Amino acid sequence: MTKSVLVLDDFLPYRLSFTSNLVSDAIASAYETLFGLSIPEWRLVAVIAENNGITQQMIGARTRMDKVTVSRAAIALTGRGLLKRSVNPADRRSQLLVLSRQGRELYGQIAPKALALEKQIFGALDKKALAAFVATLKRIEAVVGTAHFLPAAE
Amino acid sequence: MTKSVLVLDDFLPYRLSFTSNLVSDAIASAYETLFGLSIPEWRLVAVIAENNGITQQMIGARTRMDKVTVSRAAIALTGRGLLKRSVNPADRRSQLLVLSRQGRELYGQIAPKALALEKQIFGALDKKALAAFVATLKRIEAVVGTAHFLPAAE
DNA sequence: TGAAAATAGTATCAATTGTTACCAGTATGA
DNA sequence: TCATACTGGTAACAATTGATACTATTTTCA
Repeated sequence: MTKSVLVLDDFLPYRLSFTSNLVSDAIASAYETLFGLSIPEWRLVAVIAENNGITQQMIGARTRMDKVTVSRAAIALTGRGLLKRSVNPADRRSQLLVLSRQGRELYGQIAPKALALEKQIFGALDKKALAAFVATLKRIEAVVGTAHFLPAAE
Repeated sequence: MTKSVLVLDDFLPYRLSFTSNLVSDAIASAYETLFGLSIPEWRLVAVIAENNGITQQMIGARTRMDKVTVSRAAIALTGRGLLKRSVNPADRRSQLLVLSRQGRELYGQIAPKALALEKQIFGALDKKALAAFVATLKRIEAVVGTAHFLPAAE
């Protein structure tokens, strides 16, 4: 029987968040200095590059970003001429997002840098460990995504 | 040769942050509803329970929380009577933090809940996968902690 | 149809978080 | 020992983030 003592360093949610923040901070500051993009902004660029003509709503669903966050990022990117928005003829409340030529160019610069950064951070791990790691992340997502964690009042 | 295309869903820093946020949100809302504690506050409680008489500065170093965050959490906990602070005789700028009786009682309630929550989330994974997962997290920390990621201007 | 409910997106406001400036105390070393 | 530089902690401020309210449009169904 294992001792039921809580040690913060061994507490998995803490470990996970600690590591994740470490990585996010490193990446965020790299993007900020290299391209002047915040993380939400760079995520929009990436998602739109993959899915031309996507709507903000869909981006929010896909990335779990708040719709306000998405809206602000979209406005900022449009203001910088990286993004073009046109009314969605199928639903005039929403708009279709497309990268402008400049946006595509920027993306062309970002993508390899992002991959290089990823390699710098994760490249040291061997393929099997990495695959297992990703699989575990997905399993966690599945559990957390479906369950809820508030024990009925007691 | 692998195709060098960036797919957001396959981009590890993104996956990691996505999953971590999912878990953090679930945990944060559980603590908030059960005990009225924010994540920083609950971390302080945990760290102080483990290290009686620790200083804020040390907590910051250990958890990578900003010293202002630590300060606020400490003030809030003290205000709620969960924490006692006494001047550090060895260095009168700093204070030694100790849980009050109520604080220890609360911790006594929190700790098992936290472990239960952890089990709910990670219990589905088998031990080996879990150990590998933690090992990978630590390797990532080591890499990110030491390297810096801003390619010299180019 | 057309009135009521729902949705995409934005603006406004509130809360959280980080930055900077500061104060009290400590260490250094001329 | 006293001037200078440094550190722990907090206060005041700025920026970021999230919650709420609102507008324009679409969907539903009586």
